[in-house]
Amino acid sequence: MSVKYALLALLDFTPSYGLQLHSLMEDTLGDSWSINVGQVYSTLSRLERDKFVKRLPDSELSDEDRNMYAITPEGKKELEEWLREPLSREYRLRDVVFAKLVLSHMSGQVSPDEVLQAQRRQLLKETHELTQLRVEADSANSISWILVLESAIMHLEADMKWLDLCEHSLEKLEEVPPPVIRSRPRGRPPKGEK
Amino acid sequence: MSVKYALLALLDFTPSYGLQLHSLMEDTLGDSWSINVGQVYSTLSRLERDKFVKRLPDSELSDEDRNMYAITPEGKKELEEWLREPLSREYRLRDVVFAKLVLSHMSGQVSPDEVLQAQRRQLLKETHELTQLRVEADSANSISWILVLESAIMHLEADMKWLDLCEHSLEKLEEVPPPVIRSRPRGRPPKGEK
DNA sequence: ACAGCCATGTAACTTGTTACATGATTTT
DNA sequence: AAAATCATGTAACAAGTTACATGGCTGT
Repeated sequence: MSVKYALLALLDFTPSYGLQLHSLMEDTLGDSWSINVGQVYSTLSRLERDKFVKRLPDSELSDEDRNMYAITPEGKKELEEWLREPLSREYRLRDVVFAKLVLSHMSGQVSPDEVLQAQRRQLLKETHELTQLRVEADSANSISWILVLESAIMHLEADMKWLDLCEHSLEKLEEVPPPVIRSRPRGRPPKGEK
Repeated sequence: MSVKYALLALLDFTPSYGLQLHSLMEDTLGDSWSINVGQVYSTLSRLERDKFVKRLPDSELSDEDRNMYAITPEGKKELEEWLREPLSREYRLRDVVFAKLVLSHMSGQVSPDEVLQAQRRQLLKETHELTQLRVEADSANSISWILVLESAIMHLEADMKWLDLCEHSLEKLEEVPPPVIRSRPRGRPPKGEK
């Protein structure tokens, strides 16, 4: 979903061709957003289909035989809307680690405690790695990279605190009664029921 | 990716049929993980294709004409691996809000400051909503729901702190020189270059 | 009969992702 | 000629998502 808008923004900065967009993306968004080159082309073709970008005619091509693309007014509008619309963080409610804790309890193969400890080890490892990178970014004075790393580190800290909270609640979590299997009768429910 | 494992875990708890898995999923993982019913069936058919679940023969069906599924040993193995493998939080490096900040600067349509303020308003709103829900969950004594909400709230707080950090760096961010457009020559690069 | 839910499925679409094929160009 | 890189593209697949079609069953 974001690749589409990255390409639009870059084309709004300057018309380009496929490979150039690919390297521009790495230059501006950094390694973490790097994608497969092929995806640039498939995304471009979708954007062209939707009239958000247009292929420059050969007559305007000073640049040999590369396929130059430019953003259209419709594309600008689409981009602007995306930029103005704040991102909903609701998806955080769909936390995979939470799902693992619950599902491990359901299956019984692995105890929630094991899941929790494994995740904690992982977090420690990642925090350590990112802190290292953070130091390097500081010396390199790379402001974007610093911000990306800070964000990630802050979220890792939040994760860690949350795991502590989970650990305290583990007994309670395991006491949660298993869901009732209610094989509902078919057909229209009786009047009183909802 | 997680729906697959949710179904496996539920089938490891007890053999079920499609619709039952759907309601079991809501009962155990909550509304935030609720999915379209159709997805249960399409995921089940992939799981069957991969031999992770099997359809019980009619002879074993006490339950009329429903298609009962059960997990296979291969499925158990697949599930166990997923549960044991800690989740990498690396994807946090791919932060969409960060991308918006940078891309708004690139396109020039919307200022990074506007993006930032819009996001801050959104965060305040969501924090408020979740805090409300958190109070309700507390009275309902719903331990799972409490944990989900706590996690989300903690991450929202991290987001907020990060936005403050970004605001302080906005001038620096906007000073970042635009990327150089280097139209590289084709062909094999000269010996000295990499 | 029919309303309304149970139950299963499929078709269409989106985004992401990788692997591979194909030329063109230029240095070795 | 061979190697290496630029440049464009396609095929295939995974996973998510919605909309819709189709029966079956049972209160009203």
